[in-house]
Amino acid sequence: MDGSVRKPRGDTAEKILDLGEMLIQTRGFNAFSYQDISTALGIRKASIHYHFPSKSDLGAAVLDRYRSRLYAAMAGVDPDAMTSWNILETYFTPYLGYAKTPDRVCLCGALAGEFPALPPDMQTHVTAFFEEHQAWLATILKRGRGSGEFRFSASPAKMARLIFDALQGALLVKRTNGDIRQIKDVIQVFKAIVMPS
Amino acid sequence: MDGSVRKPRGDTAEKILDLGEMLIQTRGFNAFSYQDISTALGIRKASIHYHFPSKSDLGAAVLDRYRSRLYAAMAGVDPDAMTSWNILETYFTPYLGYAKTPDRVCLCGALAGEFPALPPDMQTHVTAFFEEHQAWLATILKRGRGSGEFRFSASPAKMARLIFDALQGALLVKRTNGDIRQIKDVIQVFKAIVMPS
DNA sequence: GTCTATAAGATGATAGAC
DNA sequence: GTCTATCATCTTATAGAC
Repeated sequence: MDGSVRKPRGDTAEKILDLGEMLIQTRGFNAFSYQDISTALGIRKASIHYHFPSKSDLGAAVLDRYRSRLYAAMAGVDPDAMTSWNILETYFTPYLGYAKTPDRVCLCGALAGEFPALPPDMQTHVTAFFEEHQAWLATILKRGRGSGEFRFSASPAKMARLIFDALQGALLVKRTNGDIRQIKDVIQVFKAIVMPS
Repeated sequence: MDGSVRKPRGDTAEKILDLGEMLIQTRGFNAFSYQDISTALGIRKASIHYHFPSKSDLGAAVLDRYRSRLYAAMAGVDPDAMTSWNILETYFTPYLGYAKTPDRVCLCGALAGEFPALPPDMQTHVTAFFEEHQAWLATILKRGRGSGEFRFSASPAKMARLIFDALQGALLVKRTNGDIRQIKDVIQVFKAIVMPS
């Protein structure tokens, strides 16, 4: 995304990142501790500090990896090999995957709830994540309308805001009621709006 | 809402609730402490514990008051004196109010980000809040369609999910980028969808 | 109803041995 | 790279004087 080469990480660091990501997604950044990771992985807190000196370092590293992974997925789609709606469906897949778990939401959606309490590095990541995802969605929507596949009168940027905000909100609300329709309905209705039959 | 009579509270308790509400909305539940309130109000931590023995009590009381206040606003609208769209606009007003502040979001939207880490009492409040607001929105949408003011093909419940999720998501995203269009665009696009000219 | 004082535990973090 | 040991600080919470 930013062109930087990402350093390979050892097994332990990777496991810490995996768990940190899950803990933020399920409980939030301020509600988990190094002790939680220590217990779950069977290593001492000092070992975690060796890999990630401060909690803010860990949080930023989790965000960096998360963004890279999703960005690679977005950049990997070949627009000419799929319909625009299929591209959107591919984009929705991870959200639906989280919705199938009892309590995982988008990493940045969870962090947005405590945004002003986050370390500056992490705030930057969250802001950039939202920006790049909405911009990408706008390009797909624009392309789909240009090809005649989609029909809507608002600007692609505004439609992108609507569906992105709705996806983020849907995951959060879904977690509080366990009803997967919270997100499925949103996708279904959005489809009917941009692809009227 | 639940028919219970709410006890009047003294000045100090009310100030604690006011500040607690603001702190949750701006920083989240796990990121503020009794010390924060103590400092801001110029009282000792023990005094806060006198009014709200545990932090979970305080959180539940904040939620109870917040829900009652918004519920009263919803119950206070006279459907026969306003257009359905004007009723929705009235409903959107507090969201737009928060969006005009630098870092306030919906109380329950903030809490949703750390939902599994919340005390059970608070979880119940958040779940009920989302449920009752979506149900209320559905009735307004149904009424508007029945009267011919609105036009949409999905069920009112699904349309309610879309706009509610989008509002919650919009507030959270808006806080990360400071751009009020994040929520204004959502409302504008939604209006164009349900009220095609 | 507010205070002082204090407790018991968790937190993020560091030093230094192995 | 992981450990033991330790730190200073913050956290929620309580007892008891005023």
